[in-house]
Amino acid sequence: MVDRREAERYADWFKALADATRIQIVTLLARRGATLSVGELVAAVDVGQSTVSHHLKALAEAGFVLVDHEGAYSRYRLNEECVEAFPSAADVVMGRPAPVQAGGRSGTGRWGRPR
Amino acid sequence: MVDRREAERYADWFKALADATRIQIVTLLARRGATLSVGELVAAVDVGQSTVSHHLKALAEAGFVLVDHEGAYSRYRLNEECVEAFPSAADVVMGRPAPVQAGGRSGTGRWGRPR
DNA sequence: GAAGGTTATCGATTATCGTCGATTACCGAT
DNA sequence: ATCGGTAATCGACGATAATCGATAACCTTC
Repeated sequence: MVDRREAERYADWFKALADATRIQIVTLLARRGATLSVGELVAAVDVGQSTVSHHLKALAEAGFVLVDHEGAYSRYRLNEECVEAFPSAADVVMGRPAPVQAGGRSGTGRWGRPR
Repeated sequence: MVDRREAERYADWFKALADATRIQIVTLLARRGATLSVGELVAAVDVGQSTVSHHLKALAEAGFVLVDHEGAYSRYRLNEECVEAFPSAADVVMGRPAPVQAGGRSGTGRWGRPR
């Protein structure tokens, strides 16, 4: 029980959000239903462009955000699967049985695993 | 919106769980309703005693665990407030309105703030 | 193809963190 | 007071990560 592999997987997800700038990026993407370009995010978070790009890469690898390349622009959006699955993962860590209720939290607490 | 202070607060909580050993400790404490001594945790997680003690301190500072000193032993337990509030915090970051339903997720998504 | 704008990558710096071993502090019993 | 067990602290080391500036890659338009 409390398998090390599973613990590492959860830790990776929390690690992806263990930074204030990344929290800002994710909540920005979440509260607008829409996509945001890198430039728009840079304008919102008070760190440099390369840093934002770096964080977006990390969030994408963790599976939290998805990217659409539109011409010269890269438009990022929240991975909607995480909206359901990530709080469910928090439930599991807190000892709550993984919810399986439709209309509530779904499934296994996982989403497409990091590429 | 997406205030930096709030983002840092959430980031601190996720940071406290951004490590596989700490995930193991928290889930162990969660799945047993009971308290566990440091020694019992050391036996369960494959790192040294000083490391477990270090992690417990971090988790306590973040508010995830509480400690009772019983004689020579220190018995740790999960802060039950987090069981409700932490997944709620995950909801907020994912853009969901903080749930306020009884029987569901409660309140502000906060618990006693880290000392 | 040259220019300008957008994003990704690179290299370096700095800070933080996980882990260990050793030591210290604390408690209970002898 | 001493001893054995338990937990916390200390000091160090290595690894990771956040950030920056500069550069490169890519696209669009002229």
